[in-house]
Amino acid sequence: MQKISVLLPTPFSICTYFSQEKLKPGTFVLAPFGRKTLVGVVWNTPIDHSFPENKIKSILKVLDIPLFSQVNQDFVNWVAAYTLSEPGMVLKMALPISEVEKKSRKPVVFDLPDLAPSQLTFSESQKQAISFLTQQSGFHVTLLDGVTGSGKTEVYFEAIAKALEQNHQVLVLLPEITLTSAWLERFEKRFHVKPACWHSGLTPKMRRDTWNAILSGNARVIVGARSALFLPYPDLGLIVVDEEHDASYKQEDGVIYQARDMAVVRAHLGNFPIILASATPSLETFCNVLDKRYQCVQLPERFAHAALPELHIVDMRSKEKRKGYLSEPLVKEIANALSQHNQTLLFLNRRGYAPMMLCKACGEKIKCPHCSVLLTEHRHQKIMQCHHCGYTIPLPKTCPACGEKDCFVSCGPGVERIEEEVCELFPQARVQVITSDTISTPLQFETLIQKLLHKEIDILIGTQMLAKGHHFPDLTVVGIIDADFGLAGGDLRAAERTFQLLQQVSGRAGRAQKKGKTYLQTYSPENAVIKALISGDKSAFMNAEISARKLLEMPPFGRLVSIIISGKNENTTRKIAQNLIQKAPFLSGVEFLGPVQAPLYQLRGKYRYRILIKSRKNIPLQKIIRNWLYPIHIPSSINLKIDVDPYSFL
DNA sequence: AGCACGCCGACT
DNA sequence: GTCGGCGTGCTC
Repeated sequence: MQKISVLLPTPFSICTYFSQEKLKPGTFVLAPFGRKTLVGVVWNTPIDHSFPENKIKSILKVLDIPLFSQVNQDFVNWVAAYTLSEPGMVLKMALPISEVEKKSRKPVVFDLPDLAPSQLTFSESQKQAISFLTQQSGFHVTLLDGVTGSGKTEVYFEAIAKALEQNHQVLVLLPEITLTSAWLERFEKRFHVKPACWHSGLTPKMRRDTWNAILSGNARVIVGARSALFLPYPDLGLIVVDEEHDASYKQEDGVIYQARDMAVVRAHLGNFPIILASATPSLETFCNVLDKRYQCVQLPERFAHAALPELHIVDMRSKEKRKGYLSEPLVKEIANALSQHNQTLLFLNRRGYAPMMLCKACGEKIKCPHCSVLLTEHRHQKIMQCHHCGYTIPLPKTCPACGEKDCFVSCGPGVERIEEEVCELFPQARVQVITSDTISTPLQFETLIQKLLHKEIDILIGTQMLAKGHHFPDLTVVGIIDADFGLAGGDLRAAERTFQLLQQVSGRAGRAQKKGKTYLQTYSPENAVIKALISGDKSAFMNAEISARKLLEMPPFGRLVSIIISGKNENTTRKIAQNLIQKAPFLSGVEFLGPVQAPLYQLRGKYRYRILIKSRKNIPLQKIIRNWLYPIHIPSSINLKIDVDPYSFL
């Protein structure tokens, strides 16, 4: 009998167990924990001899599966230290199954990819990119910069083929929604097999089989959303992060991490190359290229003569141009497109009918009782709903504040309202709305894409979901209903995201044969982002954004950590937050700001305060924060959410 | 994070 | 008199 340290998928530090035999770090074991049995991993940590022996239990079983490799162990430790979360919670992401044991009677088999040379003919620049990417060995980060249609997928497929030839596994990360059959078809066309897929929609059996196939090395190529990064690859040799700028790589709850950045770390620990692909690289990646930390390969557009869409700015302050929420020039252009059997895409990042209902008698607005936001009117469903906590009430008939009847007016546009306006203007058009309310599964999304390609839809109205991945040859008009929306809210990356979104959306509009037009409706045409868009100068925008962030020492030129302190009791929460800041150390180059009420002061019935820690670049912030917080007792009724490198400031 | 224990309001 | 709300505490 001897003591061993075991890491369990719980928010606790490493636990001590008894074991019959000495076990290597990385061994998967079954251990009793509370009244449950958990899968854990023997961890290379000194035994905690202070833990009372009478409480130590024995492990139940040593699992007869390959070890959780040293690199994977290092990765768990690294991510936990960086994100200031418990190693157990990081491990949990590597074991997304509770029953590793259960053996499938007929396990799913992942066939070996066909590594015969590609049948495709590559352009000269593609050939150069391929030779650059396939000559690398060891840790290298390369930005593969190329628009949709430049053939960048086929280029990184060749890098994948090379890693596979060397008997390594390959991981491809895609933004959540992009894992569509279009990508899979291209993959099959090149490799003549299906890759192993990892996403939230897998059945338990499929999950277990895929996990086992990854651990045993039987799955060679794994494609998935950000969570696939933590799976127990025994011999990963290449990672591709497609659409690296995509905001969905940032995990916002549980262990908060940026999958693109953690993928770079994983490649570094495993000493292999990583490819970041994008047509609109993030500012962070762009800076890393400028600083020569990352290399860059550019793919020019294949159709050099392709006309870029014309960009028209519509100043919505001018009354003549405004008719409802669609401006007159945009309406004209939609009519024009309809008459020529072309398609239109209208963008608005607001679900529902109207974001506000206002009592015209007393000015009362309908608020969520649990969150610091207004309820959104959903006219189709005849409800008012909170988009943060889901709180729902029927449409109000009388004003709760002044008692007036039928006094509410809907203010501002949502996609439903745009739909209504479009249907009134063009009753003959086939209109489709796409939001998370109407599309929830990849299959529905796929069906919609097919309908668009087969021209069964004339006008598509929707949110972000539409921005990426596809090219529609008959799409000639893109309307951005409210280009200012993304610019408000004090979000550090708002300008950048709006710029990327607009660039990508504009890129949807027809190329080569049909010239596209983009209409951008704005109330602030003098805004720097809008101006940069008009000029169409990507590098001018990036440079302006870089100097703005440099000046303020904001990321990537400085570091940020956001801490949200939340609790049901307003007073206690505030006092804990104040107490934390009082105990903050005084260090040069580090500022502890706050506490302030978070922009979303109330969320799901909890009060929220925020402390923001801002530091110069080369300061070990995690260590400072650990030393600061570790000795402070936080009552269990108060929750701390630590976000290293925050994207959202709500 | 779960999950059970434990102490105070609206129901058959 | 119970059912059940969620506040508090424990897990090697």
